Amino acid sequence: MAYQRSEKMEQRLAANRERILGAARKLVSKGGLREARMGTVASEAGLSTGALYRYFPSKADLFVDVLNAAVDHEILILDKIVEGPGSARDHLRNAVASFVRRALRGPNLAYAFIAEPTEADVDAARMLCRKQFGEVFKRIIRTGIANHEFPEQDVDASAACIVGAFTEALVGPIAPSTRGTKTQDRLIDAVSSFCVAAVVGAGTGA
Amino acid sequence: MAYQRSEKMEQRLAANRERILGAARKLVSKGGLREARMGTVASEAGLSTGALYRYFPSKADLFVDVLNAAVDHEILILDKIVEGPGSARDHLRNAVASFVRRALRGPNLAYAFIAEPTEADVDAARMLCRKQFGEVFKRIIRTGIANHEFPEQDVDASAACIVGAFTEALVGPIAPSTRGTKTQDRLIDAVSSFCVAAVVGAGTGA
DNA sequence: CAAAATAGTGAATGAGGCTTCACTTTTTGG
DNA sequence: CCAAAAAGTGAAGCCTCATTCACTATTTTG
Repeated sequence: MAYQRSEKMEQRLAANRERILGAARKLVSKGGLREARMGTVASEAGLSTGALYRYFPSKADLFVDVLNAAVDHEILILDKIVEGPGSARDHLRNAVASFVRRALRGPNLAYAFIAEPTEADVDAARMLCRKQFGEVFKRIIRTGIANHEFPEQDVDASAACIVGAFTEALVGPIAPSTRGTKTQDRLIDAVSSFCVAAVVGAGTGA
Repeated sequence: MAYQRSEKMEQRLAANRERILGAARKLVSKGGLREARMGTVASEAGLSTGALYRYFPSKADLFVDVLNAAVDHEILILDKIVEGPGSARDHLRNAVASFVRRALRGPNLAYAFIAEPTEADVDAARMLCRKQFGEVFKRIIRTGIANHEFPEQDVDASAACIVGAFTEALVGPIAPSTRGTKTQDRLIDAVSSFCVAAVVGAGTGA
């Protein structure tokens, strides 16, 4: 007669699967994909490397699952906010705040996936460069605040947001595909308007 | 007598160095660090792999140089804008617009460095996730526009900017280090205010 | 309990790619 | 033109993992 898994066995396997996913999540949220070795995942989960391949066909598959699970969870929360009561402005504020709060709190990894580390040296250089860009914007904002052109605001945060905003608008998957100078001009305008409005209106809170 | 490089030789070496940097820049701006093989750089530059190591001690060094050169150039332009005439608002708008325009135009790589590709499958999943986040915000913005809470704006661009803004604020090097719940609360507030102000005030242009 | 099937092990395999090095070619100085 | 120095070559070395696989351990079935 064919082999049939007992209830207990079924559960143990499911538990193993969860432990693997958990270990993978933990590792990737620390050091990114590169540093999340299959061997490390395995031992963290209390299994051998070989065993992982009974649960996931490849490293890529494993980590895609990890990512999807994390993001599904996040999206669920955001959807709930959007469907709740309040104005669109409230929704927007709450959605952003909720995501940021959650990310700050734990080893939530949605964000670790976004900033993939590379080699240490190069990464350091990259950081420095982004910092340099940030400095330029901090300087602009500080001047504007001194002028009373802009309201008081967290200069570091605003500068970071600006750098992030135009970066993502350029390379992110949401970015409208930019063919033709017309589309490009429109994008340039949209992004710079976004940033200006944000800085000019920052503090227009609640 | 000691060997001494002739003028001509000196120039040829300098030219080689430039060709190497150029090749590296070109390759990295296409596929990121991962896909920029030393071998490919070499043949693109018309040299052998071994020769590269006479000019740069390692791959990391080479690409750090590439990155720094590109960014220095960019920063120079931004500084010029900041020092030029106009209000802080003008400076901000022009700085962002200038960067975006430049990035859209050419194989400028400052941005290729920021979004490091990994394995294809994982990358695809990551894209999808960011898209999902974008969708949530697009929906909010669309509703707000329909309500006349928000002005008309490029919904894709705004959503991309929002996702980029909070991502960078969380993980970027400009992000204020977040210890203590007080700092965290402040960051949450700053980032969400930034996004709200941007969307509420978008179109407040020129 | 014995046989069959599945689960788990971890060392060996293999691929990808940076770096090295023994050697060739070119440049320099006399 | 010759010898010394430098520059250039590219195949081999080496290291880092993901993946596999021959084997052991556990579970299921009769």
